[in-house]
Amino acid sequence: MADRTDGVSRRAQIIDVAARLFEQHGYHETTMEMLAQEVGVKKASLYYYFSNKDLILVDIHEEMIDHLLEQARLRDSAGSPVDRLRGIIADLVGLMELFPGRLRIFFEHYRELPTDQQKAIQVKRDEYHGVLVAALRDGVAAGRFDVADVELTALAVLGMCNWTYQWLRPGGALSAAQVADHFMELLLSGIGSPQTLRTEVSGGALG
Amino acid sequence: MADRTDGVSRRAQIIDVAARLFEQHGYHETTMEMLAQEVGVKKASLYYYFSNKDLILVDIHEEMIDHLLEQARLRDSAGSPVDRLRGIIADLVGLMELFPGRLRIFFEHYRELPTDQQKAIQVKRDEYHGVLVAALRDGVAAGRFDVADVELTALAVLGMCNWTYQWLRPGGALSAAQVADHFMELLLSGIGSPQTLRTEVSGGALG
DNA sequence: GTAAGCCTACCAACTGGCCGGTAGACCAGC
DNA sequence: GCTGGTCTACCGGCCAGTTGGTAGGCTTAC
Repeated sequence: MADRTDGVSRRAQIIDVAARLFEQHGYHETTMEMLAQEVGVKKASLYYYFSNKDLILVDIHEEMIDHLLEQARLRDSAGSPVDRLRGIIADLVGLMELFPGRLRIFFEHYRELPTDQQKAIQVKRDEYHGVLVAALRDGVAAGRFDVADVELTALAVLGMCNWTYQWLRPGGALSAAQVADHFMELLLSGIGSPQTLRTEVSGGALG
Repeated sequence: MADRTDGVSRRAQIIDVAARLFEQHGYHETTMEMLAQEVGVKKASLYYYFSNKDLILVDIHEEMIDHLLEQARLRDSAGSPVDRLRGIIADLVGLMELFPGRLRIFFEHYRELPTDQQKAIQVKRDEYHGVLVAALRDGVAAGRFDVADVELTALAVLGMCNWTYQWLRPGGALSAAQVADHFMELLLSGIGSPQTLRTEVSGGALG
């Protein structure tokens, strides 16, 4: 009855199914029994591949952040600051299409990781943050960006992009690429009309 | 040994402590036993105030969204679109100082609410979204904003502001008001230098 | 034969929740 | 000023159900 599969693909299948279930029901609401049933295997068999439930979560996290960092390292070395920023935004928003159903896990179940892995992931997240900050800083140095506070701007960009996991759905009205384009345009130009910019910003409250 | 308190304040105390514990350990990792101990009461007594665990979560959510909506309704009726937008951003970012430790619960434990309450909260969230969209739309009509896609821009603003729950800490280097100011400035002016705006946007890829 | 892959059967521990009961404050009637 | 009734606030003790996890054995492929 049960299909035999080699160990590698079964393991990948477990992660895939787990990610889907975690996304649907949350990590804690998903029992190993549910997971086993969905995979088409008995619960005990899962422990042949993962010695405990947490490690499945760890795997999902590592897969995501490693992918992201790999992309980031490519972006980091070449191209103009503007293109690098555009690339980072496209990558971040693109996650929704590349890892449907995993992003929520990545953002919302980070704190349920074992402490050690939490730290390891954090280091990689910080590295990613650094890539974004570097792009902004280089852009400022090259006269391409006007940014008052690079760190804060980076956090704003991350927020804008990462928040898409709350509302962007693959196959919806907008593609990730469209959203990324719009965000880039928004970020570069702002939304103030010339009239507003004259009255609000030059004479505004900002020091 | 146990202090007598009138029902109202004990109830509020339970919500307070629960919010703190949920924030620290997550909803599921927080047991009624832990909560009771922290409140200084036996577990059974909690059920005198809340007939089940979920209802504590519901209360926390309602408190937050009701507060937010109340603010929003005030902003909605008066002032220029620019001021309304500024107000909304200040309100959203200000939540981190007003409800320290509750925001994470609000964003990350929404899906663990009972279905009925989930819908009720969603309705209010949608209303809030509508207030933001209206401010943007009115601003466009008044020639104050240049916005290609009002809905998408609203989501970008929400992302930027809401994401602060991930990094902004009360008592940190930046106050919520400062962050809100910076975000408003960023949103109005963008980060593109005049040079960049000439080359990237007018002749850019955006249709 | 041996090892990877999977299963049956089981369990210890935990957790939300319930039930019956108690202490004390307050009130009414006599 | 005593009695009985009622209400709030709280607790000890208990339990049904669930869950992650384990021990050990069968089977199929090579």
